Amino acid sequence: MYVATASQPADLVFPAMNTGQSAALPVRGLQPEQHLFREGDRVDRIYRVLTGAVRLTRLMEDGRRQIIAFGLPGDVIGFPRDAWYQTDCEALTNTELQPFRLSALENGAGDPDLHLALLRAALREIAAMQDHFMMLGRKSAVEKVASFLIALSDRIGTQLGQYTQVSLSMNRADIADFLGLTTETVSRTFSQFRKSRMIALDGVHTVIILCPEKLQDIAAGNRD
Amino acid sequence: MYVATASQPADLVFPAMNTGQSAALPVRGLQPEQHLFREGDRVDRIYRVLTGAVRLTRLMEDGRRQIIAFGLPGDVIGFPRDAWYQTDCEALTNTELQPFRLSALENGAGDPDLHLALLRAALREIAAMQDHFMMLGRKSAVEKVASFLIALSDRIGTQLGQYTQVSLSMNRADIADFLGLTTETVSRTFSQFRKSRMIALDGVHTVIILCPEKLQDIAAGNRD
DNA sequence: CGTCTCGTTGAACCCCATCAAAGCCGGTGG
DNA sequence: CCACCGGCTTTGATGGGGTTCAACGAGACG
Repeated sequence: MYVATASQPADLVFPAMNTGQSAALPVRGLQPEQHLFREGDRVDRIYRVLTGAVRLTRLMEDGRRQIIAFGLPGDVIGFPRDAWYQTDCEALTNTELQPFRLSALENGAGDPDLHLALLRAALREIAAMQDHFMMLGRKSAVEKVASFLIALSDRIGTQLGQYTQVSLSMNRADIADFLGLTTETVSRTFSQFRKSRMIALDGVHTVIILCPEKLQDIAAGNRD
Repeated sequence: MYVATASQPADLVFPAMNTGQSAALPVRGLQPEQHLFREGDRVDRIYRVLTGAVRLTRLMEDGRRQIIAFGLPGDVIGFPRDAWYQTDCEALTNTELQPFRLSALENGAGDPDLHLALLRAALREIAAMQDHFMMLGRKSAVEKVASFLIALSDRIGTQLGQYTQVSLSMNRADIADFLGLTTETVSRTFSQFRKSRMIALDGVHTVIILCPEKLQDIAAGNRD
């Protein structure tokens, strides 16, 4: 999941998935906390998230953690640095993934449609990361959290009456490590948004967006 | 330029450049401050930096700026989001670039070697951005500046007796906007490194790395 | 030599991290 | 069924790293 990147319908992006042109690999399932791969593992597959959510993380020796991305339905994960995975990847919830051979990305493996789809996924990833840069480098805490909620709302929000509801598959620490903040700051910012009636919480993992316009403005830096 | 990503010899990465298999486009030259493209321009070419340096920047409405990357010799720039450039790109110094048709990335355009080289450049870009994330989100100011100097030293450092010399083609504000800091903090950190004899300055744009080990340790967070 | 831009240094402030403690579940076992 | 436990979340108090505002210095260029 990258901020400000709306997903596209999967059947447009992945035509080969539907026509069955390529020898399909069986869908891979993951339990919460289960690793799909770890930093330094040799790459043999890349994956498209079908359902659920994963997190891609990198660690420093002293334990500092940065979440590079959340992999949500439609995202492609596992792009290699040379021949190795460069992040850890673990499931946040029950997750299903469609594996692809690395050769499908590198030379098409006889399926030009799939090849182009994977290439475009890589380009979307580059584009999405660039938005994330601006957020990490130049936005304040409230702007970061507002951006995050808007992006999640666009990706996995569901309509609930006139409002949009977002079910958070990650905890506060994950959000903090994604945004370059601490859990305390994330929590305080949620509380602040709640008190100013921009969001409501239904349990800690469900956010209801009450005023997306205000959140959007804050995310873009147009107000405090 | 991305932190901690060493360039590879250009003739390995771009075999097609040497064999002349593809209909080569003429080299493009840029003066300092001259734009190669702007955010929102339609993509028709992607480019490999041959000499010089460019900066890729994104702006917020209120003027806040984030430098996504410095394009140094060997880097490929201009990867599109759909059909549009997603950053501004302008030259820092006199710069020469090798243009490629977008089709060379998308379908190979009859040159499989070039196709694979551009794809790998895109994957390297993803890998390099992930290092940058850790730096922006989780490193302190001194760690950021140390990381930056080490990365620049690896990419464009020249030997000067027993020391490595780095010629900075960007100014302090560019460095600050790359690292998510202010010019004042960058300047103070340079001074701090100079006082502790880790670097020396020969004019404001030339850094001599006196103690790469210490800098490396600081960059990795192993000391203060 | 004057001017202008960029870089450096200083002082004060503030946002967010840090440290600490209480609250809130969800799960487990008595 | 309920009491207890443990992890996650929230809230509070305090401090510090980096920003902000300001002034000075230093090259570059005419």
